[in-house]
Amino acid sequence: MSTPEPSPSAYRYSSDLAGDIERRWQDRWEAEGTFEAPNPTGDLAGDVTGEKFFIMDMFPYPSGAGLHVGHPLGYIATDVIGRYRRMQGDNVLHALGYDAFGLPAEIHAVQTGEHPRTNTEANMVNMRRQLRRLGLAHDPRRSFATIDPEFMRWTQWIFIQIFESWYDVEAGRARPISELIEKLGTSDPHVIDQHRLAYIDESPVNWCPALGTVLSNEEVTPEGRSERGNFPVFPRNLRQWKMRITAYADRLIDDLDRMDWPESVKLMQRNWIGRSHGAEVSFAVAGSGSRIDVFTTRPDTLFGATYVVLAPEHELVASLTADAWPEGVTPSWTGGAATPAEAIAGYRAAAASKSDVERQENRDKTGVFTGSYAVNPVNGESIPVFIADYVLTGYGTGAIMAVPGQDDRDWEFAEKFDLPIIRTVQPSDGFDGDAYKGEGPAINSSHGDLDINGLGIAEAKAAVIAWLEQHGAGHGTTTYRLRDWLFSRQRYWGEPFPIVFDEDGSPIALPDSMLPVQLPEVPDYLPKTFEPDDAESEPEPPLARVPDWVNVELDLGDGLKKYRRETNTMPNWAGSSWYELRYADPHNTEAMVDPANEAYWLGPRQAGDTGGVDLYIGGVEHAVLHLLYARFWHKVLFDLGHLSSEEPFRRLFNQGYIQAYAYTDSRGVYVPAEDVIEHVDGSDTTYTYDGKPVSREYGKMGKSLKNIVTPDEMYDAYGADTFRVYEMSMGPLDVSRPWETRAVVGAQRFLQRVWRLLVDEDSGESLASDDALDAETLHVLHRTIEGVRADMDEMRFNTAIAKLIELTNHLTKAGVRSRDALEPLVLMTAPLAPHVAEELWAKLGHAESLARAPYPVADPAHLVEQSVTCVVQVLGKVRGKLEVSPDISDEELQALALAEPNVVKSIDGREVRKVIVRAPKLVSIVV
RNA sequence: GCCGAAGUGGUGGAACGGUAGACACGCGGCGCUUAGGACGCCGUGCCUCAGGGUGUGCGGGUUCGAAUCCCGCCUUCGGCACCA
Repeated sequence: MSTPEPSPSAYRYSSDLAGDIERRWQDRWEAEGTFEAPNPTGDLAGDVTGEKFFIMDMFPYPSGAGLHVGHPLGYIATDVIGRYRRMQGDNVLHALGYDAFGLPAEIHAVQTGEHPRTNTEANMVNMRRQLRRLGLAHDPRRSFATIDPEFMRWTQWIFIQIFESWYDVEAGRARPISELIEKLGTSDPHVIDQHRLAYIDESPVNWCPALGTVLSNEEVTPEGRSERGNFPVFPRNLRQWKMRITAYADRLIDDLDRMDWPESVKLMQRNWIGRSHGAEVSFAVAGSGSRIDVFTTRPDTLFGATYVVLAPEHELVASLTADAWPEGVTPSWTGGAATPAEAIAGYRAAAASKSDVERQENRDKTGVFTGSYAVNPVNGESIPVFIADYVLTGYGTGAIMAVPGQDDRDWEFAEKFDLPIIRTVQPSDGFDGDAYKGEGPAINSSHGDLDINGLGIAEAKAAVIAWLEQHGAGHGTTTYRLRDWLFSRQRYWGEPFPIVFDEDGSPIALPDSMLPVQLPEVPDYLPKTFEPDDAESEPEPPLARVPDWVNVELDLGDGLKKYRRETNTMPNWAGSSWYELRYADPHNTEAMVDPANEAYWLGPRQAGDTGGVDLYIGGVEHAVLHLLYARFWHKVLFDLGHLSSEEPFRRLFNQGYIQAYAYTDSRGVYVPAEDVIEHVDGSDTTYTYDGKPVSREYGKMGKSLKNIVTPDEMYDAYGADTFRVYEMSMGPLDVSRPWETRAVVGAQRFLQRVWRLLVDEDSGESLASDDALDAETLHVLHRTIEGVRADMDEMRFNTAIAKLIELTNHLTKAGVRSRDALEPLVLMTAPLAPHVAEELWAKLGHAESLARAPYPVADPAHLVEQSVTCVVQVLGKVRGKLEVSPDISDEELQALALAEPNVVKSIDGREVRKVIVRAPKLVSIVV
């Protein structure tokens, strides 16, 4: 089809030559251990000079689909930063491991019968190959996978640390459970187990029958479906492992202020934890001794509480259900039932059968009256008690005081059920037909010894809380949206729990000597799944089907006894909740990390510093899942004295995504994006595939969208260096951008120009000269060095590349081949395009790798401008330009500006009213 | 609905409150070539023959001067969503 290439120059920087150079340098780096970082102690101990710099990427999952060009974006960025820091003398720790437990491998195993480990390891081999070809400067000795027995051992060890500890609220930190046993004077598991940070609890959890497992709140979408697979999720009461992350809610929120993280991520975590300050108020139930505790953020509106609502599942509902409807009950309150018991039973049954999805979709207010009344503590009013599903069981106390005057939901309910509405806050511009949630003085809020009328919201809240506390009717409190972390899964492909149960069913941690607990072989990997809408069935873990493994006889210090193993496995978040620690000391067999290595790589730099990884780059999709879990584990380990750092990630940066166009034909079927032809006609652009029009959409890259571009294609067509430069030049790192293969050539042209400056394309010989640089080139060079350094420091790789291109274009145009210019150019290019830079560095006569060659520093003497262009504005419009000396005086510049012919013409004889002079760059004249 | 981020040429994107559009893709022209490619040089926001006018989502404002700061809209994307 194509004519043969007419013998290109032998040393032209083609994709083939780039490939040769890249492979050669990758082999040499590996052979020489160029990027190995020494530790202070242990098997990787070495000379730890220079400042330490620990940079990390988010753990990849070794997917069978392989990589597309979007995946390496963050890896390239961290590599560029790591290389840049290394050239400044830092001891850089950069490595990459694999988060290898996960559902896709399990699904693959179910479909093929192949062990998930086999498939996962094959995927890791392929991914390592694809990433090695990028030339990432990782310390290969520090790579690991979460499925490695030696890694899993420490994951299980950490679980035991969490299991064997409790949260001391007074001390504000976790402590070993032994200290609680001592404090309480009992080791009774029924007492102690309730305090553990990892505990078994029967409570409503997210049950996903289609996946056959329960899920954490974080793994359920706002639509009430599973994040993986989009299946319906039901609330079920089940006995499951949980982690007491709620104990850390305050610290998880407060310590965000001490970290250099994107504000958006901090906000998402704050919202997820959802701290609200308010009060618990106790309502006596009329004619009975019991009380209903409600949580409210607006105790100032207590005088406007006109009814009370309990969640349908609330434990007091049964005792509050009256024997008969009171005389003259409002008909709409009864749900048409003859007795309260019948109404309540009917309502609860209907609520229980609703999935979260249905609850989301139907927001009409529903509810029934219990037949009981509660007494408002501030004014003694009797108000009816309802149950309604708009009150959620897991938040606050599962009961509310309804204040329709100041709450939309209560307003809606009150309208529907003809309940009274009392306004207790006065808006400045009058009431409309709605609840008023704004600021204003309290009204209608006085009774007996409590009068808050006229107070603003904050003062009124304080006054009511004080009154409640004084009268034993409530107290100020704080609640959280965050729930404890559901930690068990009914899956095969995860870490087994290092837990056995004794004959009484109490959980017991296995001793360190029995770790790791390995996964047994199983006849098949199939989790027991159910119809997606089967809310009734019980989950059944695959490990429960291996009785030989489950039932064991062990000596745990008091002789051989029979035990039963825990058959759930950990969620796939476990490994990634602590992996940053293992990079610091990957082979340690005595500890998860040696304290000296942890202190060196993660420890605080000064008082008040949280410590942690110096820079963590990854996608924003983990804003609340992984990043919250990892912070929680890290804090527990800190509390227990295993770590010097309080947080895992001192600085976080979210890179954007590489997106792509996809095309669909008239039937809506995706067509291969690479075969779509673009037609530009004036301002109209249309697209065709196979001669027929197709429509374009913008979004992710995906196999099913037929728009995947792989790194391998880029390596073949351009080489890894070009691919790296292109990805870094596309735009700011934190912004998503569309992939455009045809634009990649620009990066290649840049590298070719650098290459041609230095290498004869026919002989391969160096063309570098020892000529001195002319004044202009010196100036351009040093301005570039200064600008590129500033850009690199701020991770603005796109503008750094633009400046390098400008320098290269200048040298090309001026015919400058002096090594005084070429050496700094090569060094500045090195972090971005390391292979070609190494090759050119060698051609310049250096035997050593440039990995630790000093990054160029600008000489201030050459930054001084010879002359500056001064802009003269008249009424804000540019009317003239002057070439002036940089140190010109304001007076002289003003005189020159006012004399400039075009400026004189623009002033047109009008009176000059004001002249603003910003020497030497600007003069602004007002007439 | 609430919270947050962002809107700049045909495209990706540059611009301490101070020459809007750096750099790159694409496109056009010239050179070198039998030709194409590659390479080099020049041009390229829009309107206009020119001089000039105009231009950063829309409408106001602050300022000598606004893409940038303030107010109000519109659009897109992301998070949360019956959380009391």
